[in-house]
Amino acid sequence: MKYHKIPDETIKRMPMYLRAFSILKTQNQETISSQQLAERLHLNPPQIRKDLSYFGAFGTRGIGYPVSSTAEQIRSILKLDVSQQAVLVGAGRLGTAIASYPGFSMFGFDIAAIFDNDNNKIGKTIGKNLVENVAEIVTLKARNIRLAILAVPANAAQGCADALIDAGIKGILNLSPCYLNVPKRVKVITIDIAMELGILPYYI
Amino acid sequence: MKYHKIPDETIKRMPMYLRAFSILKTQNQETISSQQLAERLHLNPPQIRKDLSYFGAFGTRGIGYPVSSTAEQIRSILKLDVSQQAVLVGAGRLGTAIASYPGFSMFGFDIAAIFDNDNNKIGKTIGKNLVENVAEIVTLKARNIRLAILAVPANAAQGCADALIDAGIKGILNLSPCYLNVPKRVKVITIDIAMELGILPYYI
DNA sequence: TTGTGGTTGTGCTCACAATCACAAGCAAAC
DNA sequence: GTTTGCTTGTGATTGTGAGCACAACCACAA
Repeated sequence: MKYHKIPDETIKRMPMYLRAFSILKTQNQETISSQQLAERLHLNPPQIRKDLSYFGAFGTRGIGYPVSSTAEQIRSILKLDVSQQAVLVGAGRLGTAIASYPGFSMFGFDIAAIFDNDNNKIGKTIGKNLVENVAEIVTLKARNIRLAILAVPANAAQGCADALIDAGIKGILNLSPCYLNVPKRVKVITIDIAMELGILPYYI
Repeated sequence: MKYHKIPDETIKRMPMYLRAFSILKTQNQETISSQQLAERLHLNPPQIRKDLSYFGAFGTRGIGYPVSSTAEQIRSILKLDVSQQAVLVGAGRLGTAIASYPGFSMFGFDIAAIFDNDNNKIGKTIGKNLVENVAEIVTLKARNIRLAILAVPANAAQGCADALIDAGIKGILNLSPCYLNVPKRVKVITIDIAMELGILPYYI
């Protein structure tokens, strides 16, 4: 399995595996077979084995995968072994909901700063962060933060993205319903809730 | 192109086309070529043509696609030509953010009811809806609502899903980080924000 | 030391989606 | 009426990922 390009679809499944292994660890289970794991995640056992084997041989034949060390391996592959700092732009309802989302901590994410353009919000505290003026985004350069979560209206998204990229941001989770024009080196993932909901009626 | 199964990936792109055509309509543009549309959406022209042609011939050779009527066609394909009523379960921060999300109206969605299990929230008003007790989900049967948005903690998600399905819900947009066990006839779409964010560090 | 049950790792095959290339066809100009 | 330019619709090709079957292998027991 050496010298193989790793499929994007495999990468997409890795956080799912990480979460499963993390939960198993808290339950003090020491090993798990691809069969058992597949039942939990509703996948096929060979797919799980193939996914994991792209990164090397983690398991033991006849036994399964060691929970604790495999979790650490995946964490390291996804670069989640060090705490990842992220900034949030947009302190509206969606932004504040995101900021207080408990699920991030499992992956080691930490909201390190929050920005907004509304004077009524600037200066207020959300969680442990003070809401700063979007004009201050430029100060991120010095702080070496590489991830941003964008929760602003669609018409403001591109402008914020430009400022973030200029300030050294390398990855953006975009929650606005729009395409962001960014340089190739910047990775954008867009989640468009309305669009996802839009396909449901077709299937029912 | 008759008698072809329509790819899931095509369906996923249809709401994107619908939004684009809707915006073009407000800008009073009468026709658009696959080339122009591809530039807007950052897709390839042949892909757009093939996607649309699965549902019949909408365009005019030499001219392009008529904005207004194509929008209506797509709306009808996705069953968004009639207002789709949906219920929201979970009136926490994420739930309230979703309830007031402006993007739903473009697709004709309407939040028709909101449920929560927290006595502090039950009875309060969010937007035009009164927050009801989750125990009342059973009353949905009489209201003929088929869509639900699930914004509750992971450990409560399966229980709520069971109640919703029992009350006649056919499609669920699940925002909890967990797999939902549902009958085959029910369509579930899960959005896991933390998991999406989890793949970003790998790419940067 | 050898045998056995069980599980991983992976080459191969199949299915599906993206892309290409071109024929078909419409509109407008002359 | 005919020609020209442009754009669609689609069969054929290529690329990518999922699934399967089996060889390789480990741990443990006898």
